[in-house]
Amino acid sequence: MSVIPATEIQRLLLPGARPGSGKVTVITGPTASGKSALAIDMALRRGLHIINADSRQVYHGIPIVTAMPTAEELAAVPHHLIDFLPLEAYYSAARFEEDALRVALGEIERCGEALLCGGSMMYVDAFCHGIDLLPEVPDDIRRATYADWRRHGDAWALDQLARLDPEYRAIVDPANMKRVVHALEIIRTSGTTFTSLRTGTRRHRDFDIELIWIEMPRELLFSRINTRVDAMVAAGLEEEAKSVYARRGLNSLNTVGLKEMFAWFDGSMDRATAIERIKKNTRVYAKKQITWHRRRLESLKAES
RNA sequence: GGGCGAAUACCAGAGUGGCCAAAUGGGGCAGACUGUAAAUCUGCUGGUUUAUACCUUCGGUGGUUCGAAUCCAUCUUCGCCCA
Repeated sequence: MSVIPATEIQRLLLPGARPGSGKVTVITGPTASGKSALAIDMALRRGLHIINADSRQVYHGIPIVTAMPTAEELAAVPHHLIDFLPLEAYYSAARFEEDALRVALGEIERCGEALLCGGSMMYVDAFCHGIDLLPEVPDDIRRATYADWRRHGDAWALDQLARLDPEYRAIVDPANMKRVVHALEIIRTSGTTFTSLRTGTRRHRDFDIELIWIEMPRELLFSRINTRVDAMVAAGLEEEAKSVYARRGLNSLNTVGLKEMFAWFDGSMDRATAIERIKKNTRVYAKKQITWHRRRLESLKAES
């Protein structure tokens, strides 16, 4: 339950726009760094609830891969935004911002502060300083845009974007077609350019935010990842993966720990390799989280 | 004891006279990122603070050649085959 020594807890205070509007503690860090344990400990001591900020723990049906808190932990500390969506549900950083903000304000009203915990850096940032309001793309437009791209190819999509939103075309990574197609979806939905909607303004919350980052030596973190993956397997990861295998195309299941299991079920990888891949991909994920946070620190420094 | 084959960068593995610091994959490292983000994408990976540049690499040593990872000799190690 307690955080491993050698671990460093970094605290960053983002002062609220209106002093006295309460405080939200945001616990984040790379995967397997002990965020949940720290949050539960803090919640118990202060009588808080925990607002989940993990993009996969929001879904119901995949508790093992997502390392969701145990039943006892959930019973001991009320959790929000966890285990509440069907796997086929659409969810996003923007929706999370809205949901988390609503719950956090409720918590502040209840006890003066709120506690958020999770490793989805984009979600955490969306909560801390917001994300532009974009229209939500209707399913039919999403499907049609995707189909057009599949039929006509990358060059066509890039050309469309150049025509409809040259400004965004100039800055988007032309190799990252997912972003190109998304821009087209937004343009089709909104009838205006993606650029005009993407203002990048950072909102300031009324409440204070204390951002807690768990910094852990790489070597220790990686060994914790390895033992955690083994523990997941022991806890029934395979059965869990099998139970959702039929729906493997869902975004919610495009998740480290499941996609490797699916590859094994498909026969493209043996079991031992799949488990090794899970460990490796989890390390890569942790590194991406660390990189994100590094950049976050730099931009915060530049801001002040 | 005899015959054959193999030795290449962190690993696997191409390359078989110049276009080779050496394909490709894995692993590692670094980065981008305003919407399904545990996603998606990118760069680097012998050394030299920059490099269309130089230096050191392809088991060891010695040769052949204007030029060798590539050819020859020999040594070492490892596989396989015959005794």
